[in-house]
Amino acid sequence: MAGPTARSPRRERGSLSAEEILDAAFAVAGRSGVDGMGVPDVAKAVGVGVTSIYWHFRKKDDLVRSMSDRAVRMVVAALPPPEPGTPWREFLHRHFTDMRDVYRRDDVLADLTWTRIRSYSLESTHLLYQHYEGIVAFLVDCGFTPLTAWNSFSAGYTFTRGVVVGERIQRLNHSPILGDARTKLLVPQTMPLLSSLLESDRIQLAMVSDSEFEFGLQVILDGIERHRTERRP
Amino acid sequence: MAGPTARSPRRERGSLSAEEILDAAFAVAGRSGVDGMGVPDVAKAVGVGVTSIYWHFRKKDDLVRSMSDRAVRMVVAALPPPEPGTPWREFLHRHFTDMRDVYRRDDVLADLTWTRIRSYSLESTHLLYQHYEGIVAFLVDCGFTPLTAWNSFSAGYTFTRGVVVGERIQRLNHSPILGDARTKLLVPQTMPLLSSLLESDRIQLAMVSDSEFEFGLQVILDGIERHRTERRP
DNA sequence: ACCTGAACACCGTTCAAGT
DNA sequence: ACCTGAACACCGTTCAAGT
Repeated sequence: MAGPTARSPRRERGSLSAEEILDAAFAVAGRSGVDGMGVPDVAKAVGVGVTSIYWHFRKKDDLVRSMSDRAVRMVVAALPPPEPGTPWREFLHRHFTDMRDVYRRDDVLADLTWTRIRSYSLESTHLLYQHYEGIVAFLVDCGFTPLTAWNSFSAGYTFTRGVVVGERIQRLNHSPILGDARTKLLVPQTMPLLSSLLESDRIQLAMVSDSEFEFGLQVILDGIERHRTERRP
Repeated sequence: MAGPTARSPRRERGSLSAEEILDAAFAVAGRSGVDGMGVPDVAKAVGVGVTSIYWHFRKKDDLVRSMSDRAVRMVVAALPPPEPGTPWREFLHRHFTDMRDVYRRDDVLADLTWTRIRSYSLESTHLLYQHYEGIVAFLVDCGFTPLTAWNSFSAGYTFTRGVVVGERIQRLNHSPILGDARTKLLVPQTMPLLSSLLESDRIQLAMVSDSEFEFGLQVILDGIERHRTERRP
């Protein structure tokens, strides 16, 4: 009666699937971060003994790799492929804005694909590059050379990654840069320009705000446009 | 005689400094990565008992934070401030190229400031923003408005961070994308554009090569130039 | 004031069973 | 074939001393 709280009895064989474990792992990572996620936490979340996890995933590393696989699939699924006829500039702007939003909405995705050190399967890699191929093909249809198409996409992609990773790190840090204490980070006497920009709320010191992202993206799109027009008669 | 190898006897008091521990920590992190660095490893590298570390740093977190502080100082010291009279475009190009090189030369710096989850002290933050202030002031001298100066710098900075972090993650992953096996990552039948670009060695799938960095940087500088000229008569 | 070994809680992983 | 508790090595951290 007053014994330990009722442990769910032995699970029937076949009742525990890799997918169920992955679901729980994502839930745990959402709470504790991918770094903070322990195998015992996941086991508890599934309601199963720790060792049961190890039958489905031989190492924690395998589990994280599978999570990364799912993360790649989620990201690709969330980003619509280009519709023929869309102006290239409109598409790219939309694409990178969407990409940033997808990662911002779910930190686990960013951790798994951009700030953690596990890779994903060949299958996911194919999925990802198939997606890129579609975008490059779209840009070629718009008149880009294949090389310029790739490089242009790459520039926007890398910039967006920089913004997402920057913001993610700041948040993991509980960095004051993102909070109200950020005026304390400057020394007004020796940093008059930054201080006045910050006071008038026109910049954000972490360089990852909406306005800084938008400026960078526009500058990149402008640069791409210029690169294109100067190469064609 | 056949006993355990001679343990260095007790260290004299005052013989172990925080700096010495930091030196060892950087050495260990250089070998095992910041993630792989354990307090026992550091202690062994200094030739001291594990607990001795804890007198100088109350938690491993404090140690890593101090490492981050030093990393920020190293990065700032490695990047020369702008010389008045230099064309802005030349300076920014040089600055971001240098910045990428500094991080590429020492993975620990990138781990500590850009991919790990520890922040640094207020003092280091001041050092860093003092450096930014100098660059913004230089750009204002070149005719930028303060806001455009900040946003332009921010765009290049974020892009460069994206490249550095991208390359670092790939390397930590031992990703095949960086190696010779990278042709296997594509399916030629369904990815004709990427396949042919890759075969002619004109792109690198990870988007972090010299040529992709250079293209992105030029595109950003072009965009900045256009933004400036269109706003001025 | 500074350095140290013994000890503890916790995590990743393995083993030798259970059904 | 799948699930499980006991056990092990290892790491971060604390404690109660030593000099």
